[in-house]
Amino acid sequence: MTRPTEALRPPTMADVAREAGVSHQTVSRVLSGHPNVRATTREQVTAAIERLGYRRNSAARALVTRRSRTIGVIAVDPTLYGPASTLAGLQEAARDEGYLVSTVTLRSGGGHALEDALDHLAAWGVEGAVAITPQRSSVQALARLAPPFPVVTVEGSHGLDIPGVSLDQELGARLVTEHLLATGHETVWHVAGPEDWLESAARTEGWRAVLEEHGIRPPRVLRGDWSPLSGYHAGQELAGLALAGRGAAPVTAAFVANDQMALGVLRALREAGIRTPQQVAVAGFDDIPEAGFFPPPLTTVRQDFTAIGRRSIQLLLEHIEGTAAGVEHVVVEPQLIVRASTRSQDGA
Amino acid sequence: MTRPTEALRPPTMADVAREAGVSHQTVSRVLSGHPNVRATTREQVTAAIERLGYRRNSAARALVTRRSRTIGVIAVDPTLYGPASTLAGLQEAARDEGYLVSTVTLRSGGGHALEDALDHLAAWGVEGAVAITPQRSSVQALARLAPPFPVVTVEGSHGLDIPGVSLDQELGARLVTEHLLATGHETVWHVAGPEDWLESAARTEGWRAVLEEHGIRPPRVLRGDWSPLSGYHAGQELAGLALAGRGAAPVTAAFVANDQMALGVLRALREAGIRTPQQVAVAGFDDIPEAGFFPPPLTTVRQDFTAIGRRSIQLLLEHIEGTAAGVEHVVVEPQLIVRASTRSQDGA
DNA sequence: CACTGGATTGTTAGCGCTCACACACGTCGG
DNA sequence: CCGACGTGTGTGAGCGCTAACAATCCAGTG
Repeated sequence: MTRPTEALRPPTMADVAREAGVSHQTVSRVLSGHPNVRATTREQVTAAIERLGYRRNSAARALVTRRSRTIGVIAVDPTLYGPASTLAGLQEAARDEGYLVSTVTLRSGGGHALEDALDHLAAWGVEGAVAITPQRSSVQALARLAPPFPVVTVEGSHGLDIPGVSLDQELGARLVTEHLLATGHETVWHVAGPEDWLESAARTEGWRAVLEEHGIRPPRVLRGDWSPLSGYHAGQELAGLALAGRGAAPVTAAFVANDQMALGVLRALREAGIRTPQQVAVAGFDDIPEAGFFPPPLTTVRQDFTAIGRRSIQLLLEHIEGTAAGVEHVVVEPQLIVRASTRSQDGA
Repeated sequence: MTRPTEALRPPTMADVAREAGVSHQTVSRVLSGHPNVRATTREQVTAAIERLGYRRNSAARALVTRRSRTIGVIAVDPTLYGPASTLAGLQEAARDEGYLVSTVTLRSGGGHALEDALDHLAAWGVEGAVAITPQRSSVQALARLAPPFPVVTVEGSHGLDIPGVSLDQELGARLVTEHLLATGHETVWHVAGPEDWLESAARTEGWRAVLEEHGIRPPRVLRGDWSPLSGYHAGQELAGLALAGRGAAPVTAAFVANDQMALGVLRALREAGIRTPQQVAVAGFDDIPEAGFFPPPLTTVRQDFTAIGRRSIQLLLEHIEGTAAGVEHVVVEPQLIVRASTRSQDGA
């Protein structure tokens, strides 16, 4: 009684054509907004589409146009606030441009991790990819692998032959360091991120440059792995140095390479009985949502992750469309956010 | 001199067939691991594939098999630690099963946001989707819309006719509340999350149930929006109540519905000169990476987000493959993490 | 030595769509 | 009144693949 295959197969363009009394090609024209279709015909087709609940089959479309309208994203740790926010901005932008975003997380570092990720994306025919892989090794691998589609990096390709978007990390570090010096500190200590991370290197570089410009010999760099725990350890070391009081550089200010580690540093200092900012001022980097509620609220550098995501999509699309003018590096400006952790308060 | 179109078109199955001296069907058989292919033939084909750098065209494959091997994810705010972690676990699991994961973020709440997101995914022919949309309204919309592919919720479909995976939020809240009562507190105050969130409601429910089981009349519920700032405001209110000292319920313990808000509460208490945990004990929920470094380290409930992601993919695949046994609700157990914020310390 | 049956391989027909082209109409200028 | 043109529409081919079927080969069997 009921039509046999109706529920099984979604309606096709031919079905719509039959329903509207036109050819499938006319349906296609209506769907792709071709101008040369009579208004009445267009309406009939639209009505038929509506009636049948028709959707264009993206696989068939991709097959013939050779365009999947899909963009891949490779992210190292999408659990971190930065990558997660970038991802969100990127996804929004891509969607506005009519692209779907497929994400692949990089299984922790292993040698072939990046290659596998690219393979996975390639197997699904993405038209391009954004790599949020801010480690030196990853970017080098990327340059070596030469994937079959354009790739844009986020915080990656400084100086390499790959287009990318990045925050001016060095400027951010400079702003913080200048700020701390301007507050009256003799020198500024630094807790860096992992050596392999480009962001980490750039932040250290900015810090070092400012000190040297002021004729200050940079103290030894402490190093963490972005985690609060590693910051805690670094903080313990700083506390020890601060209390010892001797040695070349007095510990009265520290620029920590990200907010999470700064949280750990703050904790270690507090445990050692050192007050922030009165005895040791602390600044971070990222401006995670929690930063304003740290004890004390943290001076930090705000990154506009959403803008970074948006710009990277923009850049990638230029490369996909072929309108890109060479290998461009977009740089986004950071913003210094001054809070209590570096402000000598009146009270207490 | 060079072959004309070589660089333009990636090699096709026919190219491989020619190169290997077999039919394209044999190539297809090799690729899909069909058993009835002679070993020597298989090797020739494999070699030809290697030589040409051939990859199967996923669009053509999807067209004929009617399977896109793509799964969609709808996430409300992938910037939050929970959703981000779930997403990561989910993505890993899906990849292991040979699926690509495409993400769509829900533009903040708007009426048609969910519908648009589903549309977007449907347009790309996903085989199923996971919805990380823990708001009551979203889940109701989901139930109403009946998308053309199976959908599994994360923290969503309690009691609804949609399969889903969720943490036993109520149990988590119970664990915390019991713990606080066991520590000797007369009652436990509660800072809840947004009313529209199911997780929020479940946590409040668990808290209320335990108090009532102990014959304690639950104090008025304070409410935030998950953000540290909202926690800060709630904390100010709590501090006021604590210092006022009068009123029915003494403020000596608070269960805050997530760690971020707990950070704000801690800050507000500290500013009011109230010590944690000595005067007011505070517990959170989620166990974000920072929680162990809060001032003081925060007692909280750990969620295994990775497991949740994995289980949701598993569940979704069952529905895609059609092997699902009805509308299942998978529940993951939470774990209480006791830290200093609820422990009466000896010193100070 | 013809005959059966499994293993191996080839042939054919689409999947649903877009592209290139062909065709039917006008309308207009010469 | 005829050809050139522009508008709207239909026709045919084919994107690269898999599924169904057909064909072939080579034992082993009676």
